[in-house]
Amino acid sequence: MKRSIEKNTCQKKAILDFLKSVKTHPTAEEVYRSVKEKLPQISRGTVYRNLNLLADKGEILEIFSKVSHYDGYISPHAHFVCRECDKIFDISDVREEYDAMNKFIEMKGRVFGKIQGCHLIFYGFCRRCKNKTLQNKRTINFI
Amino acid sequence: MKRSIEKNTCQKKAILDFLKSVKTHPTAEEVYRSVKEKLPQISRGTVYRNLNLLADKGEILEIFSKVSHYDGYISPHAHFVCRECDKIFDISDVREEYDAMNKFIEMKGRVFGKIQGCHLIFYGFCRRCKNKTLQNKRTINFI
DNA sequence: ATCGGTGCAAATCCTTTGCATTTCC
DNA sequence: GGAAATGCAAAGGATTTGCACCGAT
Repeated sequence: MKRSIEKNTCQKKAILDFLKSVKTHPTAEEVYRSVKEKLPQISRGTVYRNLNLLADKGEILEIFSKVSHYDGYISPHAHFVCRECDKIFDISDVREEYDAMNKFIEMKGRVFGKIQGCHLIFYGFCRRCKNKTLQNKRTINFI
Repeated sequence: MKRSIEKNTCQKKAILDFLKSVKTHPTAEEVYRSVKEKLPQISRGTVYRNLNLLADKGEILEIFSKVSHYDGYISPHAHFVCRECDKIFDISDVREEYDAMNKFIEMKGRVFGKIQGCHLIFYGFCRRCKNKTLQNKRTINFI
């Protein structure tokens, strides 16, 4: 039950600042490359360790896909993930849906241990990839 | 635009049958171990290839997490993922929420290329893990 | 002074792939 | 017969980790 005291390092700050400054959803590698421009000595290990730390604390979001993407924007919004190019797009106007989720979470909270939040992810093909591949894979499903 | 003719192999059938027969959400490795009991000669490569194939066709679902889990149950339902032990639980009574999503998808369909479906995943700590770790990580967030 | 954080490189884990062979249509 | 799928083993890629050193409190 011991809790260690967290230190503020310039690496951690740079990573968080970077994620808050972009509207994209970078991978760990992309975070590494960008932050390295400001802090050339930074290592991948440090980036991964800090991304996990920040995600655990909820200061950033981890979006699971083929590779993890990270998001510094943590207000309620949904994502659209292209199954072909793995790009992620924001969907912001889902406030009503999330209000419904909130009620659901209150109802269900005690069934599971602790519900912290939810991810709403739409899958499909972005406009660029649509024509390329849709003929091979057509699926409509919801989980 | 050519489309190859798919063959029915006993490996593919065994993998699909197994996923349809369980109520859990096995990883590729777990699928491999279970199917290997029926088909001792099967290889991991074959399991991975078939899981990707089946997911592309929408006959099973791939649930992204730290490692991918697979689900043979493809009716509308949501998932609860424990951030500590990575276990996945079904949430079935979300029909209303999904009807709302359906309307949303119709509205938004043309903005993106093609929306095929959505995943609704609740994150948190299951009852077993709740007491162990909640004191270190507390986050309420929605995306 | 302490102990958490860092950088580095090696290790690990999950997944994909090349290739020779087998299987299905 | 010929394309597609398999099994194997090696490769690939993402992420984690051990360790010695550094730096924030």
